[in-house]
Amino acid sequence: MNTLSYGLLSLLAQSSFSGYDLMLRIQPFWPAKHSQIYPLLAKLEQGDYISVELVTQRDKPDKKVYSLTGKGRDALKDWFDQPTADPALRDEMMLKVFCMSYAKPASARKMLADRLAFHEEQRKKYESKLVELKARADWPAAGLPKPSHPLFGAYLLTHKAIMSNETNTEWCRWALSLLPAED
Amino acid sequence: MNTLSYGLLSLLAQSSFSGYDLMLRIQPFWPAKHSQIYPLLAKLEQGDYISVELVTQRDKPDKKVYSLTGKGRDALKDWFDQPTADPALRDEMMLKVFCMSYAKPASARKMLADRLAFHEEQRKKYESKLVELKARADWPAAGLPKPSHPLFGAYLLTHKAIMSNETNTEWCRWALSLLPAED
DNA sequence: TAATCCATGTAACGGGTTACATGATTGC
DNA sequence: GCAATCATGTAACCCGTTACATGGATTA
Repeated sequence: MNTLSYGLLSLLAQSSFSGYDLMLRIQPFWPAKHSQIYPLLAKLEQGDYISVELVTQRDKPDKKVYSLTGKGRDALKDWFDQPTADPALRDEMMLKVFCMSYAKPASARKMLADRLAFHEEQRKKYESKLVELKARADWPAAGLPKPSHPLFGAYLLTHKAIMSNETNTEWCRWALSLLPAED
Repeated sequence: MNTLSYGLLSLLAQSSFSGYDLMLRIQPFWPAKHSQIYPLLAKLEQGDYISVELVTQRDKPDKKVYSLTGKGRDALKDWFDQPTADPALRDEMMLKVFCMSYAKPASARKMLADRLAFHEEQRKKYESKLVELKARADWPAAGLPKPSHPLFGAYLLTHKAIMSNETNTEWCRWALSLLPAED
């Protein structure tokens, strides 16, 4: 049982999902390819943490829909009380910034501009996700969600993503402003 | 030549370092253990990207001090113009937050409080790093560093770290404020 | 008609962590 | 006396990415 396994169980605590769906939904929290997820789901099913149901579809390929079992729910609860690993950020750009004084100014500008665009796009993505979330949940528009609401965690995380992307956008703009002007 | 290799070359573009030193200094940008770094340095030396010098010490074990070669500097410049990979964040806490509504309130509070302490500590660490940087460099206290200064990149990155830790601290406080009060 | 989405899987490889191994010095 | 720091290395293992493999439906 590694972190990704618990991540999949976490998603299945919300509702049942296909492997493909789980793969898409776990990306913001724990990037993983389908080739890693499908075998893991098979193992979790063998270990009785999740159960499968084959769903045939007309216009789309058939799919396997996974659901959390009692044993899976117990494992999740135990995991929650275990110490949590520190976050690990790996960003090639930070390494490039470190030796930026040796790079061509045009390269540095492009790199930072690309990253700025990335974070602005991400911010927009998570802001529409927040609107979507508010529509799905039934907490008052002006009021705050309650910690017992199943979508409470998603609400917190979406805000976290928006805040992080805003800060990173701000940093990119500031860094760009320190570079020499074009031509 | 993977990303970690270029990261090591980036650090060596600043000044020469021992393997142990490089291991410590690369942590904020690209977490890696000594067991990954020592063999990589041997490969980089074989490939003529870096050169070694054995330095004997009295009160400490002997060390190998690595320096960037001309070939290494060229490789760094080529790398800078290659497209930069998107940042990858893996954070077990985010997975736990996702299914937080199913956890004991005390567990959730502890997890967020621990993370809050982590980010506050990190912020302090990088703030003293910034003071240290300003002392080492010779840019005016009130003025801004120039992009051509060798420590320009480190200055940008230290600010980035401070900004990120501040935002994360703020998020932890906000999340904690939404949880039910402790009796 | 080419690309993208949905949907699942395996195999090979490279990246990263844990454990094994050694050993002197310094501070509590 | 015990833990931490400095300093280097190897071996085994697990995690994660890339590539191989298939195939229908939709969309540009």
